[in-house]
Amino acid sequence: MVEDVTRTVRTPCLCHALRKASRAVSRLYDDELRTVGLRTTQFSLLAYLHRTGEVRQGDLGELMSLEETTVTRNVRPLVSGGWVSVRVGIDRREKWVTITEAGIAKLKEALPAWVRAQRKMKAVLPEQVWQNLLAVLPDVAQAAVQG
Amino acid sequence: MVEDVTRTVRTPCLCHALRKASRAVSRLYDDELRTVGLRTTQFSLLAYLHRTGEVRQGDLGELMSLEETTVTRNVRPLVSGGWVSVRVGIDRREKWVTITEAGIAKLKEALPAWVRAQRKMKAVLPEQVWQNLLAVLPDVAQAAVQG
DNA sequence: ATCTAATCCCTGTATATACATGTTTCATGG
DNA sequence: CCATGAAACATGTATATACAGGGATTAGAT
Repeated sequence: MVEDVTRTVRTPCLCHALRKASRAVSRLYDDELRTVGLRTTQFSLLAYLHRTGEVRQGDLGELMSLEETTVTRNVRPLVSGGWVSVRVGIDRREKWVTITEAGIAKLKEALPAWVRAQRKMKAVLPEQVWQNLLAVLPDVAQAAVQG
Repeated sequence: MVEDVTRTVRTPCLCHALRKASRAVSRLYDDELRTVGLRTTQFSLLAYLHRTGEVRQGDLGELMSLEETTVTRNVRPLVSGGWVSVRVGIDRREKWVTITEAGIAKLKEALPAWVRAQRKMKAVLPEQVWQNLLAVLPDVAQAAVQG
């Protein structure tokens, strides 16, 4: 019976593999970003908002595979920092999110830290693996949403 | 200046890619595991403890790329559920963690849910991608810890 | 114009995660 | 044997994440 469980579970769990790698890599990026007082999630949000311009809060979640309710909360520290501003839409149910000038400055300030982290990871992974991951991971996220 | 930031950030961020995929995949696994009242993290811990037998709490963290302080807290709901027990070591600073009989039963109960999730993901990913991820992700975690 | 259902977001609650710091216990040099 | 530092874990605090359920607003049918 015990052996039964063991045998089945021996197949590696994709979810666990992803989460474990996520934790380890996040710590490395956070180590660098800490020097400018940002976390990787916050950096990603700023970078994303900078690219897209003003976005509806719900769409932000969809595009980052984040629950709406999580977006609400993730945006909060950014608003507190003055890096992001939120306004009510014409449709007053909607919230529209924008990066502020201060946010753009912060993003610029954080860029070298992010580059260092990115370089570190690139340096310790075979080029093939690096390229492959960047190509494949978005599809994995997509597939899981469909799933 | 704005273009400057945009250009640099256009390179995909490995950390963001991993976290995004993690979230999406975790939701899929959690959807299944919810039917038996477990989360993917809890399932992974149980599965791990089942494989290894009694472990020192600190080692558990190391092997799962979890901070010690996070292990302390992740173990809590499992102890509350009666699926895991903790005892003080001969060296009284140490905590030794074991899966209980109830924990093994729970793991067995959860197995079909996990298999469903696993199959779902396998079904929506090319075989090559699936194999490659399972092979590569542990190395990524390892590399990040070294990094 | 009104009623109903859908949309969009928020709050409550719980887990997950990590860092800074604190506490207890052990090991080790003197 | 004692002092000091290291080891192992816990707590305080903050963010990240998600589900269940709730409130406000709008769209659509009648």
